[in-house]
Amino acid sequence: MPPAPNTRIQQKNRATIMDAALDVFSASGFRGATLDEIATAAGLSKPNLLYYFPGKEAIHTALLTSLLDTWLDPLRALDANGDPVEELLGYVLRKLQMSRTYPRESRLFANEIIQGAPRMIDQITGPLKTLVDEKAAVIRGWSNAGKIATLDPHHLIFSIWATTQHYADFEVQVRGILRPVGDAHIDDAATFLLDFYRSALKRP
Amino acid sequence: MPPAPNTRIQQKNRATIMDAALDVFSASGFRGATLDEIATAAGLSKPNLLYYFPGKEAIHTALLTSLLDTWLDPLRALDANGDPVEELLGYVLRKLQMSRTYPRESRLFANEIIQGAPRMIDQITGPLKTLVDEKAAVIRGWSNAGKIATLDPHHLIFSIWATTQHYADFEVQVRGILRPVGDAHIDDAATFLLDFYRSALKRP
DNA sequence: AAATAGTTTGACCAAATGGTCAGGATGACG
DNA sequence: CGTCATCCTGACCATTTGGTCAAACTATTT
Repeated sequence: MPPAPNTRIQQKNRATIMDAALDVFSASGFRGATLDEIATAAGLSKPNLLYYFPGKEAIHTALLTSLLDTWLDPLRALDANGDPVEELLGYVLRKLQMSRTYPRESRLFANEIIQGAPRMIDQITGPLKTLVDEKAAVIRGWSNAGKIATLDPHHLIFSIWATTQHYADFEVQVRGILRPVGDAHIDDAATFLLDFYRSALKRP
Repeated sequence: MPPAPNTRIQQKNRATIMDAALDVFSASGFRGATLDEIATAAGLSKPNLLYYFPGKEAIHTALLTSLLDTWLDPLRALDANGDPVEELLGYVLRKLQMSRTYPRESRLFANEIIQGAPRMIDQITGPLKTLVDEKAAVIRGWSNAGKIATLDPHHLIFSIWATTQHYADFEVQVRGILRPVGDAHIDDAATFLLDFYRSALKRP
């Protein structure tokens, strides 16, 4: 029953709701989030919230689908015709930049996947797998051409996801241990990861 | 109100409850888990569950505290007097082994930390930070002695956590992309990570 | 076999939660 | 300005959930 029209009010409120929902879902997971919390965060009443979205599930789904594309852009940008090492290091940097700029989005996906990805499994086994397999083939080509070290491209991609998203998903742990001021530690992470991947990619 | 005695029935039922709770909490997070679910998984009635633990919070806390030590054992085992590269590669392998053997434990902690570690922040800023700082000093010593490459030891430890726990925490994603049979892909991960860390640690 | 200590349960409760609905308020527009 | 579509709300509802309690049941001890 979502209203058909797309007025200015609709656009504004939908955007407000999505942002509030991102806050709440990323902090508490799907089941842990409540409509009241989201409504309050959005500055709306609960019935008004449900005027714009048919239900909790719909808000969550809308968030996931609208953010997935953005989330995968850095991997899509990996250019088969670029310099292999620069392309991969660029990917690492872009992913790390995403963790810094969009930690809520990172945690939204992390929550969903840790809990079995009940609402995203099709995206994973479908478009995501296709994209990853495609880029893995590119990386394997670089390996075979002797342009980078020989290593399993899928696990390389996993390691890039893991090491970069760690700074968003496990932020409280990182902060608890490093006790950094502001964002400075992410620059250290960039330095570390670039050195790290550069020497791991160098062919022996 | 937990009963004082420690009969055989108590020991058995407490253990059963902890195991069931690990299942449920690791799959749904704290707020997503319900006492009914845990009770059913443990084969007990809800009031009976609450005969053994004073409440939901208490079960969760008992789990976290009883598992944290085990979880940190691999890092504690890092020996300042061993061969630096072998020690670090051994640590990677032990952590990866933990992800394979105890994925539920990994997800339990991951859920807790992603959602801001409300029940574990003291452990993180206290004992965990102390242990990490101590081992980071060991690694820095190895760097300074020219035995391994020069790199930030804290971020190295983070990268080991991230890359190894990824296979437990994001298991559905890994499986959705690799479509592996059984556990075989973890062996590939081991090969990849060992090569990877070996070449990253080699001093230039 | 009683008496006692320990274990289990059905029935129940208050609060929280996802969602509904009729009607009122507000904007857009001829 | 009047009318119609859009937007918003208070009151309400059914279900779920964490938790309680008195009573019943079962081991263990004497």
